[in-house]
Amino acid sequence: MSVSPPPITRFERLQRLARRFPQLDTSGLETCITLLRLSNDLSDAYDASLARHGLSKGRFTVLVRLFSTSEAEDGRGLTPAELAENSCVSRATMTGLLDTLEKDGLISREDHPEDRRMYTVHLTPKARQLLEGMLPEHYRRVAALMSPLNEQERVTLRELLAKVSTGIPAFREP
Amino acid sequence: MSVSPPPITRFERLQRLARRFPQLDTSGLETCITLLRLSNDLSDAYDASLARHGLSKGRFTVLVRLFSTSEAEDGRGLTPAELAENSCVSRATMTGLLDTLEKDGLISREDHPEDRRMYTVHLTPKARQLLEGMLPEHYRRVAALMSPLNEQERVTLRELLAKVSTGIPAFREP
DNA sequence: TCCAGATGGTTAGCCACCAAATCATCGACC
DNA sequence: GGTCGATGATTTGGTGGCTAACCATCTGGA
Repeated sequence: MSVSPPPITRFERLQRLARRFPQLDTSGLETCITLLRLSNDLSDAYDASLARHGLSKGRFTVLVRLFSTSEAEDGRGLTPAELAENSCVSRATMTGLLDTLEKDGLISREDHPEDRRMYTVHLTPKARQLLEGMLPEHYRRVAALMSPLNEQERVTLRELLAKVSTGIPAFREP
Repeated sequence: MSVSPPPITRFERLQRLARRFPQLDTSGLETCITLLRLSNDLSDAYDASLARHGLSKGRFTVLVRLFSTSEAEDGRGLTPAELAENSCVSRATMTGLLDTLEKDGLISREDHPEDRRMYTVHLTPKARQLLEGMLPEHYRRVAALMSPLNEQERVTLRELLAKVSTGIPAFREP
């Protein structure tokens, strides 16, 4: 009866790879993987939370952006292109988001006063009611998520993330 | 002729929202949004980089995991469930990934010696050749991505991310 | 020994997102 | 004033991921 060998850890496998590929920067890869995994987990949690209200990240982002703009600039609507830019999705995706939001009675499309290629998007009363009902809870959740970090740590985290983002162009290079 | 009013900044809209919803923790939300945006950008860059070699994040993760395991434990294969766990995807998704990897001649499925419900997954020589060709370049890229952070900053970033991840369960709560 | 529940892989159907091609309109220039 | 490139929205077709329901196999207890 043979005894099974001790399991190889993730760290050991990484060390071996690093020996074989000298270009591998162990701490950099470790950090990158940590970041990608957390992103995934956070993104999933965010989606699950919004799903209770029949929303996705994209739908929610659109509604909140419309809400905050209309609060600040009294009823101003936004164009699909502005919303796509703000939500970091393609314009094609925005068309789809707006279609379903309109079907659900949460937004309306209105003629753009100056340019007939475009239209402006506005929240319906139903959407305002939905947001006013859910945002307190949602913001409470986000506050709970971030509560393990004190003010200084939050600043530091944002700074470090900003540094990583400066590296992205280099990542994309030939 | 009227002069258009100054544009409202993202920060101003956030301030207004915070006045309206006292549950809104401005610095927390700001940090959360920064994190989600960077994740998105990084994820896109990662995908674009892998796409040059006909891979996606999921496909790549599977291949590298098989590679490093077979290096460390001389030819050991992994089961779909182990791979799904390692790659943070559902088992259903893993089935799909393995189907296309097999169709592309990058992995083979072999009978599991002890349990007929399972099989083990192995890299083909073609996959080894692909990885050996692309990994030096890939790891060089990751190193470049992380080069704006020094060693201490990387440690700090990982620690802060770990703290955020402790907040995720609270985020999911009722 | 045999059956019930656990476990592993697959299937079917859904959703969010994207790029590329398409169509309408705008605006600038001859 | 007409034409042509730019711009905005949409359509089409494809990818990657998920859950839920399914079937096969294993395993532990009556």
